[in-house]
Amino acid sequence: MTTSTLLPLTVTQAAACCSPLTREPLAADQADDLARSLKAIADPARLRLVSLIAASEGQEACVCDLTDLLDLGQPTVSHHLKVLTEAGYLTRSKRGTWAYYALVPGSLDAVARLLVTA
Amino acid sequence: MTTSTLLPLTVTQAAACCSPLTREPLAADQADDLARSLKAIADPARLRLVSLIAASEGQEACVCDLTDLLDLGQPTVSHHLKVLTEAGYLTRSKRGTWAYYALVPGSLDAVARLLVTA
DNA sequence: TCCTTCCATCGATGGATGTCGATGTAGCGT
DNA sequence: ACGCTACATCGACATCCATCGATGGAAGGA
Repeated sequence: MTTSTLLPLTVTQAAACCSPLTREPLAADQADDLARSLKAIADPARLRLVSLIAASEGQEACVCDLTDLLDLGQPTVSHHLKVLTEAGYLTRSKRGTWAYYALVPGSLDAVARLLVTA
Repeated sequence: MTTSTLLPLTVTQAAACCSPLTREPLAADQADDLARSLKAIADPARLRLVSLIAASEGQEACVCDLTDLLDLGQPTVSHHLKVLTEAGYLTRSKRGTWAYYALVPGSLDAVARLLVTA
């Protein structure tokens, strides 16, 4: 699988590339990929979004619920959800008027596994 | 232990506060702390620095070695090391003319534990 | 058809951040 | 005392990014 470098990698793809941080020095391009994945969740609003979705039943929630809970405007919430989706942490499914975002199973574990001291 | 909120928390302190992301919704201040810890390593240069130090014997290295390996100027490397140290990932010990940075044991695991789907 | 609701996109803006050159400082050797 | 090396700090600059208001588009109800 030769994933095009033109498109940003998902978390799961980036995590498949290399062994944990502490095993051996990270190459420059590997560091770029991992940094992109980490930057996507290294934000208070996005952490709360992931947390809220993960704690919801079925591990999914619609935007209207999330906008009420976070103290942020609707465009801002929409922006954060897009970032998380493009990074591979969430998936979007539109049903009727509502857009439901769900957690990608294993995506958080994938990035966590790279940080842990193996 | 009432850690002053005036000073940024170390990774280990921030990790002691709360259960994994997916257990229950994250509070606003908890999200801020975790985001700060994640932002500190969510950078290609800093990831490589941590990786290089972790892979060194004794899990420590002096700045001169690191400056040669990364394609960055010495002030920039020094800046990144400061960020990592203030976040609680590294410790600094000066021996003679050289400054040695060492990995704080368990710091990476602490932040990884918060992301994993418990 | 019109209106309302839900959500995405756009453009602007203020603030954070990575990088560098220049400078300061501490330690060591001569 | 002088000079050299290793490292930190400072100031400046360019870029990135989080947030917002305004707007657009899609779906459903009256």
